[in-house]
Amino acid sequence: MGRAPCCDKANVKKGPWSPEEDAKLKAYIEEHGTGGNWIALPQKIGLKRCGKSCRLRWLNYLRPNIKHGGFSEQEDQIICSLYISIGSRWSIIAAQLPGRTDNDIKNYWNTRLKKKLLGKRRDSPQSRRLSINQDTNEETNGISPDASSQALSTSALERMQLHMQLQGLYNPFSFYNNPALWPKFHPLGDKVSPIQQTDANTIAATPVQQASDATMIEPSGQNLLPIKPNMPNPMNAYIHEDRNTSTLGFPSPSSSRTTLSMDNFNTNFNAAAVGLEDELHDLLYGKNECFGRQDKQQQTAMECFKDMNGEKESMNWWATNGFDDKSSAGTWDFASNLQPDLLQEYGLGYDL
DNA sequence: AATTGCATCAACCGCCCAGGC
DNA sequence: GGCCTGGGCGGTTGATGCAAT
Repeated sequence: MGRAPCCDKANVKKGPWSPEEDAKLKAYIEEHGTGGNWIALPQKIGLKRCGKSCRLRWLNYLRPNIKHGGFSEQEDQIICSLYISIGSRWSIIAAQLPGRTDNDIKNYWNTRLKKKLLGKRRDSPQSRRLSINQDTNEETNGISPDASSQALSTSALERMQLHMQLQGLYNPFSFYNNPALWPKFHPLGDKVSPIQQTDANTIAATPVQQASDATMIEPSGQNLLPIKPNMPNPMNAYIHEDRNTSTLGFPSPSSSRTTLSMDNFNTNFNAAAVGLEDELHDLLYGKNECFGRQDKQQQTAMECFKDMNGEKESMNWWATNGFDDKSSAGTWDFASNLQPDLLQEYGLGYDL
């Protein structure tokens, strides 16, 4: 048979933790550890709390070296980079930010960072046509928000918006700025078939991609930063999906298994990281701040990503997040780990 | 001063997965 | 192989505080 029930839900206390409860829990764990069993822990120390609640309290609040609030500029960028690439995998994102908890990052993203990024373009007519305004339920590209939300998850939509912002910020030919391209890519237009049936390795450059190779002309006459043709996606090899269905609700492609060598991944990742980080910084803090802070910014970004690619830390990271290569002889199974919605996003403008 | 609306964040809920039985 | 549980995770809720009216 299985194990004993988790806890007696009728007799557990809910709501905010008192200082006494905190002290009990902290003292016990600091002395004895969790004992590998959160469920039994509250009974041992006389707390009328669910084991899961104890675990959450410890991890999010009582654990040593926890930082609250005051997110730095570079933390913002790391969060954004990772969110765009892997979505709301808060535990993975938190693993890259020492002292931060997944709950903290999740709250920070939902309450501030998301608005900071998505709000940038909301006022423009073009963005209004394409953006999904979840607060007001306003029409989106002539299609009801209800229908849109059925086709794409919130997370995928947000990430798509962010992608389009990054891609289209300085690019009048991009998908984002080119209504002629919208129906083809609209989630309701052709939401699955090209992706489901296409090998991850054979997705060709889209018209958007080709257009983005052209020299950029800024219609508004603003100063231009040089667009980065074929802006690589630093995370295209970073994507890991270990669930059977994507956020779109479609099964992940399981045929056509493609492998990606770690050497190639590291090279692509490092090269692309700088580009994406710069673009993100432009979005978050404005173009002007680019000048004079670029060296530091790039260094920061590279340090972050270097950690992932480096030695000891990176191996922990890879192992923790499913990239352990024990079973794949130093390669990462690209196709079997890739989400269709991510494929769709990256198929819009980036090389795969 | 009272009311309303908004922002923040700690905590809970429900689901999934790995592993014990 | 199937059932059950603990651990972990992401999404959501509700309490609280602050700002605007």
